[in-house]
Amino acid sequence: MPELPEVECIARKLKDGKETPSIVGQKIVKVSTRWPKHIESPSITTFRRKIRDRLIEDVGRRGKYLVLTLDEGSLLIHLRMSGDLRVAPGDEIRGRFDHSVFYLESGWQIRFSDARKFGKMILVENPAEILNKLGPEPLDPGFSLEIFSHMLKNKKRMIKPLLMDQAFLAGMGNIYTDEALHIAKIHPSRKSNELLEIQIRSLWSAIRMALQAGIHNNGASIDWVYKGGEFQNQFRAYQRTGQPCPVCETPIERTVLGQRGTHFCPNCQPEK
DNA sequence: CACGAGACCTGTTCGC
DNA sequence: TGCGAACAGGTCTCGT
Repeated sequence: MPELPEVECIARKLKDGKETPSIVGQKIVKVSTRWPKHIESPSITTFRRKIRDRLIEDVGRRGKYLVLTLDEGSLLIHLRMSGDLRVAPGDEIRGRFDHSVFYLESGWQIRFSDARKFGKMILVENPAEILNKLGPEPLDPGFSLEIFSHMLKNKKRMIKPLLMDQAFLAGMGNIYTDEALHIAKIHPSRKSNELLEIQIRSLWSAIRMALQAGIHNNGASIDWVYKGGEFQNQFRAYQRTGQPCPVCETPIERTVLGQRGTHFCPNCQPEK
């Protein structure tokens, strides 16, 4: 579930206080986990001690990381493939996949649900030491066409795996990459340095278009893990193998690139 | 540097 | 109905 738009929506939900109280301004009294590997660093013991009595001052997102700014340090949470974060009342029955739980002083809890157990949490003094390794934010106003164009020309890689490389560009995952390439009419295996200027411009705008659409639809829900999002009803290519391309009706094809299922229209997105 | 394979995990869905 | 295979939103590490 979680690529940039989903993580953005989760961050907003944790903060806005509409359905459940905002976690901003709340104090963490304790953390408990059934899956210690959720805690990447520091050690479990140190993590437990340091997280105690921390005040949550803000919630945001950078790339696919949720960033909780605390009164001392920051908590970075990466949801990976199947993670979700939500606020629940303390008396709500713990879900099957709620492997880690933060207890808040108010009695509410932050539940980290994670069926595949790939998620990770990091508690750091300075979040920049982790987040600086990420590429630019595609929705940042400073992410200009000129910058993107230079970035692409400096690499000689297949465009899809490149867009998904978090050190190159932050936040793109399998769904939004397939969607953006379809909008831009670019074959996923085209080399980044061989794209025409006009294709670069289309791609630059398509990336933002796809991500914005995702955010406006509360993200994409696909399987049993995530609920709430509606973007899955607007997929143009992703997971639409054999179904007609919304532009030209040619059946969407599936292949594998960078070990990821890849969906494209062979007519709109010619290989050469 | 670019790229593929294997790990890490578990749940659902598909094909026979 | 049962059972193994394929597939799933991500990323890291290693070998070529």
